Amino acid sequence: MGKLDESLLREVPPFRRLDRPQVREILDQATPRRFEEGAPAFREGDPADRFYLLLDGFIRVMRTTPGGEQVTSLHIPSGQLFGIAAALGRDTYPATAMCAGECLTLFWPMRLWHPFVAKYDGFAEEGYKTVGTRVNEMNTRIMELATQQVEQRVAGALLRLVKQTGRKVEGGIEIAFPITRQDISEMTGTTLHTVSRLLSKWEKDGIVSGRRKHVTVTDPHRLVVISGT
Amino acid sequence: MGKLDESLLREVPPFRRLDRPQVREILDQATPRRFEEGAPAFREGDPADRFYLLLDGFIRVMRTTPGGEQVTSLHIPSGQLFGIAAALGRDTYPATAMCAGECLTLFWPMRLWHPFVAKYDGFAEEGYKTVGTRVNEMNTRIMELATQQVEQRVAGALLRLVKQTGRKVEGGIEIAFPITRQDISEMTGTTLHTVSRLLSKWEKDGIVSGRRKHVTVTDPHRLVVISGT
DNA sequence: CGGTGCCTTGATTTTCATCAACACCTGTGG
DNA sequence: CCACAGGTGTTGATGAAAATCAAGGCACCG
Repeated sequence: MGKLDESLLREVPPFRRLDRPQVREILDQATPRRFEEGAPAFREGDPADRFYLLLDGFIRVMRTTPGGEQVTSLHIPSGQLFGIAAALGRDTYPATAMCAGECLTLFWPMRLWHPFVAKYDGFAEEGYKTVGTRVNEMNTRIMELATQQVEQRVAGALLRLVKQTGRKVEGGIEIAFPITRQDISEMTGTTLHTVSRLLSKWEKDGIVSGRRKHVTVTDPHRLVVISGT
Repeated sequence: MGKLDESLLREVPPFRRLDRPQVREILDQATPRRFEEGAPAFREGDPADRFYLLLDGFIRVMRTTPGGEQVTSLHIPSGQLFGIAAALGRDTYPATAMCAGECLTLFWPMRLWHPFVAKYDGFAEEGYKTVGTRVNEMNTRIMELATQQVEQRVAGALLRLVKQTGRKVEGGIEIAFPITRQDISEMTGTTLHTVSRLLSKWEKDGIVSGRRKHVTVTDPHRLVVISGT
């Protein structure tokens, strides 16, 4: 396997402040790994012995209830670290990292975390900032689930996905990875039936459009109004 | 004001590994502060310029929706740090820290955080471990809100409170601070009416009992069954 | 070109919020 | 000491939201 190219890491927040030799060092210790759509990078309960950087794709953070239902608590866009639970004193991963679409990652053994924190300027700060952002997102999700109606939550979830991952296509902004009604229902704590009804209605109203496994938002503003934020 | 006693910190996780002179140093930089029941230690959006240690009492972490509804995302028991959001790269507090019952705290200016991390063994580790625990709790709350019925959620919330804060009284375990039906509804994303009905029913069934602002769980096991965990 | 996911839509039922009214406790101030 | 006010708690009646039940259609893959 050839050496990894340094440009991979130069633009990524946790490593942005480093110079070329440092990036080289880090890359030489990394293992690249590719995942298929729907494959888990790791599962809830696995020993947390690695931390990952997502180079491309999207990760869906999921947990399974005792009854077997899936719940998605957030999505991670490329350029971010994930699987860093061990830095927060855990020894197993608290959730499953499912790949929504194809994913390219690098990983390092967890024992390198502390050396990285000590050695590389800005690494700790960016890592913990990532945690801060996620805590905030989770908090927001709790508020939404506790107070909003299903329609508002679904609208909010679509807007969040579009903002985090949207790419312009003709006639709107498309969510950049394959997503089913079931997936959306797992993000919003509802059923695929209800999501389907909502999307059908919104499609009739010209707010969204979609093919199988794909959703395009054509009128984000009206979605904002519905989401009530 | 007299000097604070060192025994205050010797048993508290973030400082447990330190020797007396170190604890002395830390205490000399701390400011003690007492809060009344229902007073906020800080509010959502305030500049995050201090971090706190809760010596006694309970903190309720709350957020307010745009529509003015209150949501409680978790409770913090004594002995833990709180208001440490700035360590995760935030410059304002992401939530309000409301005192459930009387609270005794110490606080330090946030600029001491990094020195503490660098200087005191185990401080960083304990601080981040606390974050890890909270992240996990929040994740669990998301799962519950997304999948469980109101009855299960209320049962689960009572059990959590009892586990975290319960004290034995004759005939059961009482939640250690004043708590209203409204408070419980804000923890579970429901209304005080529904909570009242559930508690009435459970009281008839001999599972809980309660006076005004107080709840005692008399049969935790049946509550576990109801909560479905 | 069959089969397996994915999606849609109607009918029915359940859960829980909402509306409404009132009872009760506790502290306050005349 | 008593009245009363305001926060707290209870309970019934009603209705809306969304889950569940049910059935079938449609797209994409091998």
